[in-house]
Amino acid sequence: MKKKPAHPFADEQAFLAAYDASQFPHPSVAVDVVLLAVDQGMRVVLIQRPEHPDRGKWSLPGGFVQMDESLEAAAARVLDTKVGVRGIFLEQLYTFGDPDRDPRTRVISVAYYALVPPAALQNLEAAGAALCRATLTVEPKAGGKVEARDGAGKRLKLAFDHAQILRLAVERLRGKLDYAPIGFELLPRTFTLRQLQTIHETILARKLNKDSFRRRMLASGLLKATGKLEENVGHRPAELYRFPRGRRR
Amino acid sequence: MKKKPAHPFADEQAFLAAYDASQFPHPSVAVDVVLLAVDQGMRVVLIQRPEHPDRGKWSLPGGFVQMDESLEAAAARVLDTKVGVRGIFLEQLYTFGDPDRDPRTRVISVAYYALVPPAALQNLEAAGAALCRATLTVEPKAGGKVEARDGAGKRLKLAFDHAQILRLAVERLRGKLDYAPIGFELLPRTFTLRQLQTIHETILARKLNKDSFRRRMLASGLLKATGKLEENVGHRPAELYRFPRGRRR
DNA sequence: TTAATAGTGTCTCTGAGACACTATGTG
DNA sequence: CACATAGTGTCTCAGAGACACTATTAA
Repeated sequence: MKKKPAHPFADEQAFLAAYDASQFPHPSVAVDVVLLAVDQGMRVVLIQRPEHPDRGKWSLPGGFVQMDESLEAAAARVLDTKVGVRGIFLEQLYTFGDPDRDPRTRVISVAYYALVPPAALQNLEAAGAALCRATLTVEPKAGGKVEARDGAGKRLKLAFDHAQILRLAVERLRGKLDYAPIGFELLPRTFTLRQLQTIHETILARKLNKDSFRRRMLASGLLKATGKLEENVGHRPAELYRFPRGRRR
Repeated sequence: MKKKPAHPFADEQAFLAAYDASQFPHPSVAVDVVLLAVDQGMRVVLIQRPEHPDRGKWSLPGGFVQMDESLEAAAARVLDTKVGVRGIFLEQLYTFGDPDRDPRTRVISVAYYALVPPAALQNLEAAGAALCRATLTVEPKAGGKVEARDGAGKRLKLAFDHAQILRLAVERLRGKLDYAPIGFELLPRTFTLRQLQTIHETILARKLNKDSFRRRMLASGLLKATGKLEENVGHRPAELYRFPRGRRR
């Protein structure tokens, strides 16, 4: 433990001088958004980089933060203009700021993650070749391998530190699943308990106990039974539930 | 749900042009550090602002991120130069970026929180009048009231959005306590189970069950008994434990 | 000896997993 | 009808709270 310096505010002048925004070089500040959906597997939206560096590799939708918009507004704008989705669940993930994470200049990136029901990404691949709804696999243990594959199963190379961002997004989601009503953001307005359980199992990359899952969800008080049943399923239909709190959609 | 725009990369040119770091105005990027210790209560280090705006109010130790240092390095540098502590537990908290959180210019602040044993802040008040080891109270429920008081119990006014940062730091700490070995960062090298429990109770602002706490901690496998006992305590002395994993101090 | 806290043993309660059984759609 | 999954009832097991009891130090 270092002793306290004799003059703790020796650098106060330098500190205050720096408030003149034009006087010192400033880093660029960007947002990158991990846009996730879950159907058969975990899906993430990626964009193929058209230019160097990392040309041809795949990156998260991102953009620079404008001077008059909040970080969350920047992330929402990126989702709207680059992917065409809006009004969805969006939450800050982590801020990445290694000095050389981008080879061109200092770029500090505030990463967000966003959740959508699978239907929201339906016509993505039809619309732009450079947009891709990739399948994401992250090993269950922390720090595990991250892989993104296209529809044909071909592994996609990720630009910059975006593999790290993807891993952190999945780990955060896994952690939140236990105590936050996250699964609902990934489902249509009404859904069965089986659908909800499949979402949880896909995110956690492991099977869950059916009885326990049902009890826990019903006891949470977050689900409201609609009285309606699913149809055309080839077996006894399950009851449809909905999430009564205000959805953003 | 908005339809995907016909030309999703209409703004790609603007996006790429912005990579010229000097071409557009950039925000300032700062770090602010919530430096916490726990003894009788929860303590936080604050600095009285010598200049407008918010002159006389109390703020977190902070500073601007230099172009060649990582965010965590900036936070560690601030702790070293402004408070005189180094080599302690430090973790990113959240990034605050409202356009008008600082009235002078656009400042995006990456907040960190740091944990120290109380002894590390011992000669703080003697050293500088503008440095203060304040007592922090945050209501147990999320979004509750945040208060910082000086040694005399006088309430301190907090600058900018620093009350919000303090609240988030305490809430994060409360959340992590359940599953991360956080308490050890706040204790000396050897400690009793009673001391550890008091730390947890202070952070959570509620009493914990003694038996259950002992069982849980011993079962976690994170504590190693030293075989030594505390001394001069006026009652049966408790065994001293240590945390065998590598400490940063 | 007394005060005060450390530490142990055991009972109960609650929630998760396991499993058996019944219910009810489609083909 | 068979098949497949929905949904219920109940047993067991593990962890948390509660509480009684013993242990050990300083004053």
